[in-house]
Amino acid sequence: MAKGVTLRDVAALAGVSSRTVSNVVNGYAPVAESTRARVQQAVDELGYRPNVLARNLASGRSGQLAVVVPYLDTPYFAELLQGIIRAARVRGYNVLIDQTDGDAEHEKLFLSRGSQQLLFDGVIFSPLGLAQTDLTERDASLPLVVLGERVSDGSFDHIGIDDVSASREATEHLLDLGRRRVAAIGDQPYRTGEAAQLRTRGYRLAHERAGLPVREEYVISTPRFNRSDGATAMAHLLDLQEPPDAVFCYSDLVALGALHTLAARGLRVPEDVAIVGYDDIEDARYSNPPVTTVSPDKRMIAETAVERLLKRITTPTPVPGMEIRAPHRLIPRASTMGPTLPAPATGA
Amino acid sequence: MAKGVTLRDVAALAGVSSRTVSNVVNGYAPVAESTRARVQQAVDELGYRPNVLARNLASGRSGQLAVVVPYLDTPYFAELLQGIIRAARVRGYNVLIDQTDGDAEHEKLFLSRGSQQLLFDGVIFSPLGLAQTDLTERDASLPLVVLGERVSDGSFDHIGIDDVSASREATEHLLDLGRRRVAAIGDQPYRTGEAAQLRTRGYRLAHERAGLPVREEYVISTPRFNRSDGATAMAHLLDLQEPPDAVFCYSDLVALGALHTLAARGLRVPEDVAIVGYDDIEDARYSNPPVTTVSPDKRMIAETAVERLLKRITTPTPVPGMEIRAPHRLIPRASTMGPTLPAPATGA
DNA sequence: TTGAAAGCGCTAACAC
DNA sequence: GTGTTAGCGCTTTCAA
Repeated sequence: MAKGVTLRDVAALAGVSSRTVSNVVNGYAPVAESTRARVQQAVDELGYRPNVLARNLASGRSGQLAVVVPYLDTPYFAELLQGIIRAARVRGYNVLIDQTDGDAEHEKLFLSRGSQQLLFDGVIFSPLGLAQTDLTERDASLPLVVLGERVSDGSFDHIGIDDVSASREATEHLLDLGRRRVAAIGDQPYRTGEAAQLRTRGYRLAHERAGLPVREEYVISTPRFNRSDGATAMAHLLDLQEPPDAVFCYSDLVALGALHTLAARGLRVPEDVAIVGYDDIEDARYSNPPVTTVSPDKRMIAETAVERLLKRITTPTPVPGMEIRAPHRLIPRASTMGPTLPAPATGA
Repeated sequence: MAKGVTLRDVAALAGVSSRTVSNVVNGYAPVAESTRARVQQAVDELGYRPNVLARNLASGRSGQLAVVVPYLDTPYFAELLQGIIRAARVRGYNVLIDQTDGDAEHEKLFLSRGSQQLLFDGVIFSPLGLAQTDLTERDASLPLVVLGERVSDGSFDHIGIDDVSASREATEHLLDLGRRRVAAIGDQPYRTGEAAQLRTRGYRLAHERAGLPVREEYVISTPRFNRSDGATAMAHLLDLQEPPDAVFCYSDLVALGALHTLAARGLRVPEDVAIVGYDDIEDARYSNPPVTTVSPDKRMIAETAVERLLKRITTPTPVPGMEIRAPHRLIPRASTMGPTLPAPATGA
């Protein structure tokens, strides 16, 4: 069926012009009911399928969205991506995946190169290495939605949760439980404006509000937000003269790594050290113990990102960039509350 | 720059025909060195970028591979995908992702629909719901590589590890440690020829070889290979009159779920119950305790899948379908060996 | 409401 | 080696 059936073939069979067939297929212009029926029958009879490539070339649209993430095997991104793919498919778009490995050059290249190639109509971008300026210097005609901890310059939309508040709440949770030696794992002092710094700010803010000092030796920097980063950092913290009795981890992966080290050292969670994570990935619901975490509304983020991007794509005039705050909430689990809790909460 | 710079523009500036420019850009036919230089200069000067869409339409190729997986947020697939994307990019291909949610209808649709649309040149497919027959009934002109537990009918390549042997080895590992009440979680009796059944076969084989009987009450079926499936199944096993002292789980996620239940019940791993998983996902390296697991060579699988698919795409004549066995190995960790082991092995 | 026809930008068969 | 040119299959402007 249908290897080489073209619009023209259908037109010939239906006795109309290809223009009319095109209209019927796309449901564009009004077509007389009788004509439509005749065309539709020809389409069915021949098993006609529009050639997407040709359509793209003629229309200048590709029907594809690109999603650029640093790492695909990071559960947080995988979960987000899943939502994005669903949302895009519902609206007739395919999703092209690009993985930058956090490399700034690659990220930059992508933003400048892709658009001219018409390979995708817009990009949902979750930058890691890229500095704020690079985003502004991109090809402005490329519809863009940015995820994570950026601030829009007005030429694109930005969706993220309120990192500072979320981090403050996470830290307060620990302080409220009576912990007084609360450490933080995941700071990245050399990346301005990024998640890490916002989270550190929230961590400090919680201490300020509680009238407690921050011990600088408790703020640990890590290259990434990995399990191994968490494991290493935790080991470092435990080797301090006065180890912490609680740790706020900047990702659930970091928390899982920390848990790993604690278990290896024979320490109990939360009795000896309480742990809070960030992202609410599934792993952290089933870990031992399950991890108290900051849960961003991933579904909302995915849906909104696609929705906003399509709006940009389909609106001919420039759309003003929006700052969108997705909701978040703290989910208390055994890593801070102890095993008194029942089965792990399902999260978002 | 370069919004509307076309081949023709370049040709005009360089004083050659578009044919020659095309040749230079694509490095096809031999071009005189002097001409090439002149053309290259014009390309640079104008900032010319080929329009991929037009190229695709003219050449009939899209330069895209589709990867179809059941679930993106399953770490195993995410890790595999990462390798596939890398391998594809190196060869100049983009990767389009499709997620079927294990729905057979959707999987089928994809195999029949996609190719005619020319949206992708070939598919790497990891089926779940699809029966063997559906694969054979597909559009035969679509280059296809299948991952997982299928058997090729000769019209596509199939890459997978030897599930039966791997499962046998995993079970033997448990038996060798002296465990005599070894259960299995993940059987799926109603899906013929799939992973689950092969793994059950390996599990039984190990018992046979050891001259031990299989207790049917120890073979637990689960709908998927999830954490929650593992958690539930483990709870069921523990409620038996005579609970097992070891469990072979058909995925690491299942193992993590089982671990979760064991921890909740206050049982020790491996003292009370030893656990073996399957897939070697990163989660299972950092869990508490780290999980002994069957590690498929994911990198090899990803590389080979892309390589074979491209061979199919670029070879005009039909390529005979190959059965490719990827290597695997059992990685012993604390969930069977106890905490005597050092830091978790890095795996593949 | 529908038809005719001009591209979209590139590739590749055919000729020189 | 290089130029000419006819498409790839669709969308869309312009007329009718």
